[in-house]
Amino acid sequence: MAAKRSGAQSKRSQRVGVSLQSVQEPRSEPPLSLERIVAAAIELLDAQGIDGLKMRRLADRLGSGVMSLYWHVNNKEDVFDLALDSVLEYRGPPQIVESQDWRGEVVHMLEDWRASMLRHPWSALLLPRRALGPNILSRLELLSKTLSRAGVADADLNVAIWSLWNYVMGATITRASFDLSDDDRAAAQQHLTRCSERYPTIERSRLLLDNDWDGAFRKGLDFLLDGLAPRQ
Amino acid sequence: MAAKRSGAQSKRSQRVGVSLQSVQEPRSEPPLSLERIVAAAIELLDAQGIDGLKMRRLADRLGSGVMSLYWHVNNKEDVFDLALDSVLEYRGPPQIVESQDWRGEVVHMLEDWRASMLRHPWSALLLPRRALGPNILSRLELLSKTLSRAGVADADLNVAIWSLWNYVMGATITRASFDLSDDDRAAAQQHLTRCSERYPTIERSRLLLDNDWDGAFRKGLDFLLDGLAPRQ
DNA sequence: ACCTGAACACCGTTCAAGT
DNA sequence: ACCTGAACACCGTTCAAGT
Repeated sequence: MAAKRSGAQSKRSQRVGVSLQSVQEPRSEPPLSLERIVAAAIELLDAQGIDGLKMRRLADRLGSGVMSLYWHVNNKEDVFDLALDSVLEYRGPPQIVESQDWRGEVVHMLEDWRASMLRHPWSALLLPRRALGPNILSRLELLSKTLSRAGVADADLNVAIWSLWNYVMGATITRASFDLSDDDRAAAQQHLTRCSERYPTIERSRLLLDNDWDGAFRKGLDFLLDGLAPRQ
Repeated sequence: MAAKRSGAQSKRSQRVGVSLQSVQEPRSEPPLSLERIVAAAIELLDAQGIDGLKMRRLADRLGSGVMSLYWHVNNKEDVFDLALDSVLEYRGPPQIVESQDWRGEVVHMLEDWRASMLRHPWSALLLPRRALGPNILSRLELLSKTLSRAGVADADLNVAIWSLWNYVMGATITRASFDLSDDDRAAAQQHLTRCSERYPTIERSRLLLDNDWDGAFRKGLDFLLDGLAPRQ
């Protein structure tokens, strides 16, 4: 993934002598680094979306020439991969208690996963196309371990993981891409009303106006967990 | 969506007189039309993927200049929208019987949905970003109607629809984008094995090698339907 | 009504240098 | 080790015409 960087990231030189000067000229950019690039990429993606990330724009934000980026990164794909995995870091639950409440743990993990992605809506759209970075794998590992400890048989483990993964990804991607403005949503529903002879049922239930996404997510998740729960 | 086409699509002139000649020169392209453009776009997407669809390449395939496309279509987005909805047309179940087996119907509809998308893997990746075309809405309508007739209360209908939608979309998108070659999959699992101290559980369960996608899809779907089924 | 080529603005990346 | 500008290949689309 990351190209030819040496172990230079810990260099972060602390030349305290210039700190007063740098107050005067706060625009003197620190040197380029993978961390700065990834951070700027995330900002840019948050602000402008997937199509808004251009190498030149990224370089502008960092106060460097475009081609400087290419010393730290192989290509644009790299930037996407790094931004995505960076955003999915899991800061586990506060307590490390060996809880008995496996179901609560799983729900917490998956809701956190979804929340992390919704904080950066582009990440949900990006995930399917990208490699599984270390943070994603860690989340999968933790989920597996919890289910396994809860008593899910090894033979059922993969089905459980993939069912939950599919559901969470689907819910998050849908939510992230259907999160229209109120105007857009109203317009869509109105379009539906105009065609109400063709789509009477979804028009009546006002499907496109319903936006209790969190509640719907939680309910479907509960159904899945009911089914996946180990029998005793 | 579609730009300034007149009602010209039914023109399909049958000048039988030239039919013999056209055997001689089978490369004489028929005139451009929305249908031909969409069909060619689907072919191109099937062959080269999302990034492989370029306006110039599309024009080449159709034996026309690039800019000719723009008379039939507003822009590239249009091509995506049309190709996507075209691929999602639902040819319902053969019998129109008012079946009692609502659950079987729902499973059939959703498996067909998934199968249609997997036949054109780019469609799964494309769907989240696009508007809901008529074929997608028809599928949603049919699903709603079936669930409603089965006894799902109006208040629960939207949750049911969105849960199923989320699950199907997640499963399909995941399947479409994780459908690596055997080599790639083995390489990914090997990478996991190298880091097995960090990911012991998913390494042990060989998560990335598991490829009973259809079975896993079906099982998770059953769990959801168990939960969504109307109580009596 | 339908098609076209030239041209523009833009974008990712190669290359050959610079320090 | 790190950064740079010039240049290339490519791509979506505007425009002003053609028939």
